[in-house]
Amino acid sequence: MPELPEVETVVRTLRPKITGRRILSAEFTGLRVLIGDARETAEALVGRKITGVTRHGKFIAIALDQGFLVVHLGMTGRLLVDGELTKWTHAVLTLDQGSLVYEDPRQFGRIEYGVSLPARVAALGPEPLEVSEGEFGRRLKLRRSPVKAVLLNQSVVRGVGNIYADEALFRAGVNPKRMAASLGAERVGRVYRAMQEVLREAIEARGSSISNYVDAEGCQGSFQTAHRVYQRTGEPCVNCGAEIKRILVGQRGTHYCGRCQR
DNA sequence: GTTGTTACCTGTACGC
DNA sequence: TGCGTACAGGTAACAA
Repeated sequence: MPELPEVETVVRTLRPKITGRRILSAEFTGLRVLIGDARETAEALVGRKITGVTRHGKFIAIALDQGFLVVHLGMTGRLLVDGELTKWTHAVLTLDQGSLVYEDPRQFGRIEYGVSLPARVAALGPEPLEVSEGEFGRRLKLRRSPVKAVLLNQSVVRGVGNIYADEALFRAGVNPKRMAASLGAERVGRVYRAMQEVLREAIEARGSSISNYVDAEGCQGSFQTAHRVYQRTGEPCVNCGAEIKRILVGQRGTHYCGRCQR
């Protein structure tokens, strides 16, 4: 499931391969994934030149000489350069050199073309690797929800998903059920540093390959071997040996150590 | 405005 | 082997 490190890896592998390429044709078959009319979108894309690829939280923005093609990978989306066509291929862009293929079995992903970035991308919170500790703390102070749910809220910070929220809170030693607004400055600082640390390490490892995640070249990440709590229910805590628990916080599976995380 | 709940969707794991 | 069921989760829409 692609979160910030996985999307960053896709963008980094995609950027040198498609920047400068021109779109010769565009075909959309997965009408659930595409926001907008398939024929109109294809007509708008044909002839456009790709000028850059950037990441906004978990959104990928493919900048064109006119407008943007914005892609969200959802749970199982894959954006592949010269990817093979499968039963779950929803979009194919034929470029003047190679192709760009979008496939997504669960169809939770979204593709949208517009002359500017869509409002929901503009409404996202700051990047967790760029926000200051003070600003991060101020944003947490405004929220009367469990800190785990707040980290997942993309309008607070953009890009943190279930894996990295659990891993960051474990490293910070903070219980995921704690109310965000009730955290003191010391705990906020620990969450802030742990969030940045785990995201940086995961980017370095090219993300976590859970489910079917691969980057734009079809390569898997390796950070899943470094997970300390995520999907380790019942296993011993790497710090204290207590059993890792799984609970629901905000309807999301949440993994934590009840002894280390207070 | 904020918070909580639900639907969307299919592959996988599990029990019988 | 085959079937039914539970589960995974990011976002948007909706209700409170």
